[in-house]
Amino acid sequence: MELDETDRQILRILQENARTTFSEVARRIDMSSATVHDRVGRLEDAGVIEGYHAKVDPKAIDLGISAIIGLRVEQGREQDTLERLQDIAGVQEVHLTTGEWDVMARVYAGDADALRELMFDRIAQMDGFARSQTMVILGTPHESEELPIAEE
Amino acid sequence: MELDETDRQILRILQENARTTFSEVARRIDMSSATVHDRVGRLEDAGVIEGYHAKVDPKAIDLGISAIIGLRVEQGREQDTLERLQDIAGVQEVHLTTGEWDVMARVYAGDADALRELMFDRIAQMDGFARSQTMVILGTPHESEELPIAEE
DNA sequence: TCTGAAACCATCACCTG
DNA sequence: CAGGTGATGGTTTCAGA
Repeated sequence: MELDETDRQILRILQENARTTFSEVARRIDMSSATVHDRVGRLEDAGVIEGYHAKVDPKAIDLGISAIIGLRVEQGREQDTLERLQDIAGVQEVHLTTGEWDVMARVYAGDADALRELMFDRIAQMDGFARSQTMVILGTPHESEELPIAEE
Repeated sequence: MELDETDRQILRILQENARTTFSEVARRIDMSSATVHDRVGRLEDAGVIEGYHAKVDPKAIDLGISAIIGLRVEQGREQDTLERLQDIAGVQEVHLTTGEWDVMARVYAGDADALRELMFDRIAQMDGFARSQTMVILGTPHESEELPIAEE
């Protein structure tokens, strides 16, 4: 789908605040809310907008620790292993990567104990698991939910 | 802030779809929309809800490549280096980590050329930069925007 | 936490250039 | 065919209980 500058403006606004009303968006980009409604519908249907999500502070819901895990899996078992991995609660992201690790995963857990359990009792026990390295996140100085949207 | 089960239900709904109307939330949790309005306001004020963001498909906005970068920085220069790093366009997340790397960053770029430029001309040129390893993301079989919210 | 009411918004059928 | 108008029914928001 080809995005014009109007679509991009709409995306920038909704990336920044997904609850902005269509009529507010319309005001800002100087169009009618019917047009905004149309365009947003098309952006959703085309898969350009994949969803709208409230960002919740992990600490507030008792997720006190997070880590990035590099994983090596046995050759030929990738598919299998991945499916198991992404079904484990707390596994938030699973990426296939070049370099030292086959898979990089981002996980959340309640505390160090829960993280150890997640690692040793669940991830390390998966069929196809070869080895891993856990990088505990000590802090996140920067985390943006907004991608840079270039002008047309 | 202490969250009761009602707060948690509201958070689950808004994590899944941030544009759910308060009256729809109210229907689902069997309360009035005024109450939902009140509670969401309190959750926002307390910082439990940090924002609402449309998730945009990176490919649709010409961000064709993403990578995870492990970085080592010179001791004593961490603060400085971090500030520079997070101001570079395309740097989406910056985490301080234990283990092999001091910093793990998630970056987006238009294509391999742009990623190389980002790495060599911007990141590797930062004061305090020591060394890095780039793990190009070949695919993301799983990426959730929703944290698991345990029952009270 | 709710009720009620005014202002506001989403949505849609139907125009307009 | 993208964009606008106008009607209507739903939603937000706030005061007051």
